[in-house]
Amino acid sequence: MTKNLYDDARITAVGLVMEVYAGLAARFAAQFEEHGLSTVEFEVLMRLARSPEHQLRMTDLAAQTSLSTSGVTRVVDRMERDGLLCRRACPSDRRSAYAVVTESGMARLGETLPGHIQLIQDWFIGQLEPAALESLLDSLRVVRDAVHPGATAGSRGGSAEATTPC
Amino acid sequence: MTKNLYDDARITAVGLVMEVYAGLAARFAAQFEEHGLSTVEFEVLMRLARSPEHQLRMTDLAAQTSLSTSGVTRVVDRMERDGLLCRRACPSDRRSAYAVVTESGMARLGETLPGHIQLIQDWFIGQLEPAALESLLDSLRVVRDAVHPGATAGSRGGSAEATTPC
DNA sequence: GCGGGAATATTGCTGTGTCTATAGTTGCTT
DNA sequence: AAGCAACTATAGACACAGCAATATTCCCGC
Repeated sequence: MTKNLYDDARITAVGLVMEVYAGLAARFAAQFEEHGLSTVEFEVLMRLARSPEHQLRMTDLAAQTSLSTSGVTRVVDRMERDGLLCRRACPSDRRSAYAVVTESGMARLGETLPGHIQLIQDWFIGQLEPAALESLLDSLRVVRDAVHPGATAGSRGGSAEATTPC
Repeated sequence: MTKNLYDDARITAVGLVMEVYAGLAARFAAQFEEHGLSTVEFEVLMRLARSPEHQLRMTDLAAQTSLSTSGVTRVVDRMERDGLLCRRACPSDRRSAYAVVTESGMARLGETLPGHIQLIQDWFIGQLEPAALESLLDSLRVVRDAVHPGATAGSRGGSAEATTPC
């Protein structure tokens, strides 16, 4: 009757987080693909669209996503080839380059976003009572602040994103 | 004063889940690496260790992890090369092959697991009041059951894992 | 028994990401 | 002003995972 070491309840708790993440990620990826986007491409588009003038330096973009700077170079390569983004030289620092969203990129995001939000509503927000949802978000915030992956973006910090003037 | 479309609160809620996942995953990966394991290798080791006789058919292993069957073939290749696993022919079905954990593999898992559980305690379980934790897990279960990535493993279904007799 | 369809694992090909090295640029120090 | 360290983006080499194709084996109907 010795309790199996590998059935520890704490592990199943994390497994739960992983399952939820994997499930949501899979649903999202499928919906992105309907619009010809990968998950990272959507993420890049979102980050840029939320930034002033729809542009960001390559380094900053890397810092705000899950990618390395090389990874950003390659994603921007693809998206530039597809006409979603374009590079722009930084006038004040010739080392830097901006990635800026094109009209086509904004249009693509605009047609992808409503379905995405609907998915969130269907599979996440809509599944819970308002009180339970609020409680869930509070708890997640606590864990997020503790685990601190690098403080990617404030919870609702507004526009004080410390983007270098350049 | 038009509310920016891209600041929708529902999106930030999902962003929270993603951040928590990414943070935990990064912490875990770093700790696994201390013991010479990748995240998927740890996952494989766990799944096998929890299975009867510490073995599973390649297909079943793929179904229980986030990998395709090709992926399992390659991971098992690496782990077999490292002495953590070995393949065993299935006596009743010559198409199938078992992946079974070696003594060395169990030892590796045994030395990795305590630190892993400690990490979970430090950054996840220990961050929350017992009531908040219970509430969080309940909510996550609701979402998990809704999003259903394929019902990888019952929440605490016990041993009725429907492993084919073979 | 035996022939066709399903199942199983593996392999080649491709896509994508990281790590390391490299080249160009900037600003500070002397 | 020349040297030097830090920063920025990119390119090459590698690792890893998925998809499609392949070979073998099983099972079911005849």
